[in-house]
Amino acid sequence: VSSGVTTSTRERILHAAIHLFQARGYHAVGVNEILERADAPKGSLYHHFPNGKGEIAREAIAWLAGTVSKMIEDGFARGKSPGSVLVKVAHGMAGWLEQSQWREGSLIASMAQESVPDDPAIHEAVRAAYDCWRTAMKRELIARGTPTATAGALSSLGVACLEGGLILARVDQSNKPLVQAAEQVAVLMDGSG
Amino acid sequence: VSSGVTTSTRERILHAAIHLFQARGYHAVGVNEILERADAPKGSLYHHFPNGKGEIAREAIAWLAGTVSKMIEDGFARGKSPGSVLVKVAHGMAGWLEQSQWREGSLIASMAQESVPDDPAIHEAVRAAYDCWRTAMKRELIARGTPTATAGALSSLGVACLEGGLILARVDQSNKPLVQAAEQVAVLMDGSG
Amino acid sequence: VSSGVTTSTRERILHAAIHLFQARGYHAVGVNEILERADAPKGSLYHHFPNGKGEIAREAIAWLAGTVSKMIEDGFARGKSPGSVLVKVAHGMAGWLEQSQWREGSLIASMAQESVPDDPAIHEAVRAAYDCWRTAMKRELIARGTPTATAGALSSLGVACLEGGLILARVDQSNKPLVQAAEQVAVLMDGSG
Amino acid sequence: VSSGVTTSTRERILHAAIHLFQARGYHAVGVNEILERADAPKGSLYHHFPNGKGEIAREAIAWLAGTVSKMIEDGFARGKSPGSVLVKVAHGMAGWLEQSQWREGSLIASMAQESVPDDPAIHEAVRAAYDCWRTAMKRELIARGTPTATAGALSSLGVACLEGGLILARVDQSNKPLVQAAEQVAVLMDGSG
DNA sequence: ACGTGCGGGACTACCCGTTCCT
DNA sequence: AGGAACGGGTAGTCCCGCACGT
Repeated sequence: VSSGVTTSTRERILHAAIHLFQARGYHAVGVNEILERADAPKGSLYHHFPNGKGEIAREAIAWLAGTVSKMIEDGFARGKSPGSVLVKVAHGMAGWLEQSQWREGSLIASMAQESVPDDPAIHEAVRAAYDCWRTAMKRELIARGTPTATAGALSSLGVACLEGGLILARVDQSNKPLVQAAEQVAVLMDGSG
Repeated sequence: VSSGVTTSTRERILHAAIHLFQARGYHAVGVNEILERADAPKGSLYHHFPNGKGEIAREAIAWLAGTVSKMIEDGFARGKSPGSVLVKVAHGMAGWLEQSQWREGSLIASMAQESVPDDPAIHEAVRAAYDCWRTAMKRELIARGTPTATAGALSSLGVACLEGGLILARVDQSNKPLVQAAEQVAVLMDGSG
Repeated sequence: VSSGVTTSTRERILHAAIHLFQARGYHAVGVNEILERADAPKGSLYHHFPNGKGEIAREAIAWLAGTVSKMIEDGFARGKSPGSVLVKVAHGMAGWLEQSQWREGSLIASMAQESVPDDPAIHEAVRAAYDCWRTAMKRELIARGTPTATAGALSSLGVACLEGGLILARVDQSNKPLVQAAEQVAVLMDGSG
Repeated sequence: VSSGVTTSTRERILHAAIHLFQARGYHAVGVNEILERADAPKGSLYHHFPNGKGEIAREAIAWLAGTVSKMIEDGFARGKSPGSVLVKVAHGMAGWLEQSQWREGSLIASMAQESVPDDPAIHEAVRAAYDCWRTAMKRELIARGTPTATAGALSSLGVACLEGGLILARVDQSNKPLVQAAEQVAVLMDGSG
C-alpha cells in the first residue's frame, strides 16, 4: 500500500488513486483529488491513462491483487500451510488497516460493488483478482491431499472471510474480526489436510 | 427486497433507493434516478426525507438490516440451530441475488465502504446492523453451551462469511460462494455446540 | 419593526417576513424560513396571502412605509420643523439598526433594487413609500415659505440621504453616517425656510 | 459599465455579471444567466472564478468601485473642487442609469444589503469601496481648508446622497433625484471651503 | 514525450415558490 | 387550515478534450 522508491508521475498518480479508492471507493473520489494528492497536473492524467479514471481503477485493482497474490505465493514457496498463509495475509491486511487508522481497506470489494455492474473491464479485473487468490490456495490444498471439491469450497471461504473480515474490521475499527475470521478458517483448512 | 402492498410515495422512494443502492452503491446512484424509478416528483423526496440522500441511505440500511434480523430471530424462535440459521440467511440472500440476476446485493457492505468515512450517521447504521446480527447469533451460541469467546468469534465469522460470500457471489454470478461459505461455517457453529 | 400585541397567524407571518427581508433582502429569504420564524404551517401562507411571497413583500413595504410616514406626520402635527423631523426619523431608523446589531435595515431600498425590475406591484409600493415621505416634507417646506422647486429638491435630498445613510450605517455598523447625513441636510432645510 | 475591447472569457463573464447584478441584485441572478449572457460554458466560470458566484461578485464590486474612484481622482487631479467632482460623479452614474433605461444601477448598495450579512468578503469589498470614495473626498476637503470633522461628515454625506439618489433615480426612472441631491450637497462642500 | 491552460457541458444534491386535496 | 405533491430552479463539480508550449 505504500509507494516504492520511484516517483514517476505515473506511479504517483496510481498510488494516490489506490489510497483514495481504498478510503472512499470509486465514485466518491474525483480525478482532481487524485491529481492533487499526486501533485500532478491535469494533463498528465490523460497522458498516462488515456482511458481516464476507469483505467486507473483497473490498474489499482491489479496492483493490489498482485501484492496480495505475492504474499500468498511467497508463503507457499516457503512451504507454509494454506491455513497459515491465510492468517499471514489477514495480518498483512490488518497492518494496512491499522496504518491508515481503519480508513483505507478493501479496495477490491469496493470496486466489485460499485463498478462491476457498469464496467466489464473492472468486473474482469476484480474477478481475476479473486480467482488468482482462490486458485493459489486451492492448488496448494489439493497438493496437500484435500479432495478437489473440498479444496474449492475452502479456498472460496478463505477469500470470503478475508473480504468480509476486512469490512467488519473497518466498521469496528479493530483488526479482530479480520484476524479471528482467518484463524478460524485456517483451522478448517489445515485440519482437513 | 421486494416492496409490499402499500405504495405511499415515501415507501416507493425508499424501495427504489434500496434497489438502486444495492445494485450500484451510494455515490453511483443519483437522487434523480431514485425519483424516476419511484415515479415521484423531486419535491416529494425532500418532503419525506428532509436530510436528503443520506437519510434515505440510513433508512435503507435499517430496512435491510431489519429484514435480515427478522430472518435470524425467526429461525431461533423456531428452535433452529445457529448453523442452520446462518445457512437459511445465506439462502435468503442468494435468492435476492438470483432474482436480480446478481445485479443487486450487499447494500450494507457497500455503504460501509463508501459512506462510513464521511458520514457518522451511516457508519452508525452499518455498525448497528452488523452488531444486531452478530449479537443474535452469539446469544444463541452461548445459550447452547458454546464458550463466550468462541461464540463471539464464530458469530463474527458468520457475518464476515455472509458479507464476503455475497461479494464473491456477485462477482462470480453464482450463489455457490455464498452458500458454501455459510455451510462450512455452519458446521463449525453447530459442531462446537 | 417590533411586533404588536396581536399574534394572529397573519400578523406573525408578516412580521417574520419584515424582519427577514430587512436582514437579507427579498430573494435571499425563503418562504419556509418565514414560516418557520412565524411558527406557521405552510398552508397558512397561501391562505392569508393568496398571491404568495410577492404579496407579503408588498405588505411589508406598506407597513414599513406607513410606520415612517406616521413618524413624519406626527412631527409636523406637533409643529416641528422639517429639518428636525428628518433628524428624528434618522434617529428612529438608527434605533432599529442598533437593536438588530446593524443586521436589519433598509427594506425598502432593498426591495427597490431587487424586485423593482421584475414586479410592477412592488415597484409601485416602493414608489408610493418614497413619494409619501417626500410629499409630506415638501408640503411642510412650502408651508413654511420655501419656494416650490427648492422644496422639491430638498425633500428628495432628505429621502436620498436617509436611504443612503442607512446603507452606509449598516456597512460601517455605526449610526454616524445616517445621523450625520440627516443633520447636515436638516440645516439646509431649516436654514432655507 | 460597458466592456472594453478585450473579450477574454474571464472578462466577458465579469462584465455580464456586472450588468446583471446591477439590474437585479445578487440573489436574483443565477450563474447560468451570467454564463448565457457571457456566452461561456460552465466549466469556464469555475476555472476563472474557483470560488464561484461570490468571487465574481467581489470582483464586480471592485471593478465598479475602481471605476468611480478613478472618476473622483481624475477630477481632483485636474484641480476640480470636491463639490464639482461630486456632481460629475452623479452625472456619470446618471448616464449609466439612462443608458440602461434605469434598469441597471447601484450594484454596490445592492450587494451591501443582500450579501453583507452572509459573506464577510463581500462586506469587506463594499466597505472598501465606500471608504475609498469617502477618503478621497475628505482628503481634498481638508486640503482646501475644511475642518477635519466637517470634512468627514461632508464626504460621508456625499456618498450617502449618491447611493440614496441612485435608488430614488431608479424608482422614479429619472436622473433628477440623483443629480439634484449631488448639486445640493456640492453647495455645502464648496461653500464650506 | 510531457505538461498545461482553458474550455465544455452534462450531471450532482438540494431547495424553491406554488398548488392540490383533504 | 394543513400536509403532500410538484417540477423547475439553485450553485457547484464531474470527467474529459482540445490546442498550445515546451
